[in-house]
Amino acid sequence: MTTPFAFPIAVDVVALTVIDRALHCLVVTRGIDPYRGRPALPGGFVREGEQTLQAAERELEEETGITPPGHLEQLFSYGPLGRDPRGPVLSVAHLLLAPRFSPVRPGGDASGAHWRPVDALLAPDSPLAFDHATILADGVERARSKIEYSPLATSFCGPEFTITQLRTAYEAIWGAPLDPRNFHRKATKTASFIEATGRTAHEGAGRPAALYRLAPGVDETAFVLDPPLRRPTGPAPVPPTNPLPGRMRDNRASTEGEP
Amino acid sequence: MTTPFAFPIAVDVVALTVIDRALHCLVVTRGIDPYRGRPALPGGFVREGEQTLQAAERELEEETGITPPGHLEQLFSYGPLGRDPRGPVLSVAHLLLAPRFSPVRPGGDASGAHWRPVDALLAPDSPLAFDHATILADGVERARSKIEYSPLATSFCGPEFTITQLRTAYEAIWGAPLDPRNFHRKATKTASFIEATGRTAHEGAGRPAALYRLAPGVDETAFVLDPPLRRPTGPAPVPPTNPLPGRMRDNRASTEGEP
DNA sequence: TCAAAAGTGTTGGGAGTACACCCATGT
DNA sequence: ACATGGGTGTACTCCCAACACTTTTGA
Repeated sequence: MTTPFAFPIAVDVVALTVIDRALHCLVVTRGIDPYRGRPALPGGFVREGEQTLQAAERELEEETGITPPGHLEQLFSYGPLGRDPRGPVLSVAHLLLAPRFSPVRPGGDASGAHWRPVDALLAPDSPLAFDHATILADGVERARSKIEYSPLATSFCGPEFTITQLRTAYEAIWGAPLDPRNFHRKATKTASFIEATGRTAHEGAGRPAALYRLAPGVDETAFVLDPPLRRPTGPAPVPPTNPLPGRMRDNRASTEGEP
Repeated sequence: MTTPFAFPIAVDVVALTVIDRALHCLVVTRGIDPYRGRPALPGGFVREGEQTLQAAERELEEETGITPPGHLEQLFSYGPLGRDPRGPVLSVAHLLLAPRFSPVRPGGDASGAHWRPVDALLAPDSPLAFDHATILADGVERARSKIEYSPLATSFCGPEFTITQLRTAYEAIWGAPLDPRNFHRKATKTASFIEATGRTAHEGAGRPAALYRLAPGVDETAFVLDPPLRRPTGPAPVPPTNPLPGRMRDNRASTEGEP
């Protein structure tokens, strides 16, 4: 073969945040066909001269007005077959974890941009366009796993946060309550995780909480939590971060099946 | 934008196995430019009508004569910029862990196909073409992490294996010795991992070892090892499986940097 | 009988869970 | 005062690293 077949490459962004103790995902309302009017992950096609990560940042800004305030990383690639009615499209999905960044304004091909509870978007009758429910599920699973070993959950908080705020992020992502006392000890005692700023926060009643920040010189995605903070959920831990363990789905780009 | 820019999509395969207690990677000698004569990961371009996983399987067969006997999964995507002198190419890398499958014969665009020790391929002056040293490093790191939680290391062994063979696989991948007694207990006592076949293997001197197989109904990639088998290496565990934590490198498709 | 490899028992320390309890603040 | 949330102390359990020890084979 001399000239290889060329494919459009799409990028999609799973942007997660915590609102009211529940995990929310940023979705746009599609302004163009296919799936016009349906909710979808923000995203679009990679242009000439772009890396996929740059394209993800650009599409996020165009469609939602957000300049990534948190941590953006590649998630997984899907396709190119069977995921877009227009033809083969490879999608490189990305994951963004960030504090609730307020003014979301739609633009580009999007006629709306909103934070929606992840639970609703992952329901069996998910309204999401394309294979975006699959991508979202993979993104949530990756987030669940990554915060076990990395300080990435601090991305959900502002630059300074209380232990309770951090714990709330963990609880929202894992969907399980944690013991506040043990979490406090674990978070404050683990090296290379967080450090006290000396300041305190007064929120409502109760003793004011000490404020912390991410420990200096620590990459949010570095795997520094040793031993890790493991999620409580029973003896059979859900599959972890990586490219989807068991329960594979339809048109993901790779990994399983196809004899 | 109406018609999106289209890119060639490549697939590359990091095929790992254990030979003489050391981790080896399958590399081909490139028979065409660019990088003609240089070692490279087996791979090629995705054709119309293929999923990336299928393309990875096909290229592996064409260039090395191997039909994936182990477990093939998607690793990470790189590019499309700055990784091929011919122009932008997105590469979807895959990871294959398998027992040493013997007859490797070169074909397609490859003029040679050989197992090479991973250590040499990852040396600072790595001979690998393109960004394949980066991809290999990511693949090795993914393998190191995945065998902590999944029975995937059994992929390195045949259908039946002794505990010592399994331990040798772990030691080769992690690059660290393990206590045979403790490993034996851990491997045999962990539920949903391996089961005895009742047969024994007589290799050289010493008491014959019981033969085991992967527990029935267990997906090799399912994350069933709870608690996980954690690698010995000191208190600061190397980054894990996922898309590269900290130390990002040049032209990977995504995740970090690029303001 | 000895060497080599397989496999079991035992023990001390470290980490996690559960929960009692004290601290500091708003009302 | 009292409710509310922040933070510490402690007992119990489980896992694991370390290593002594037994079992089963080949030479």
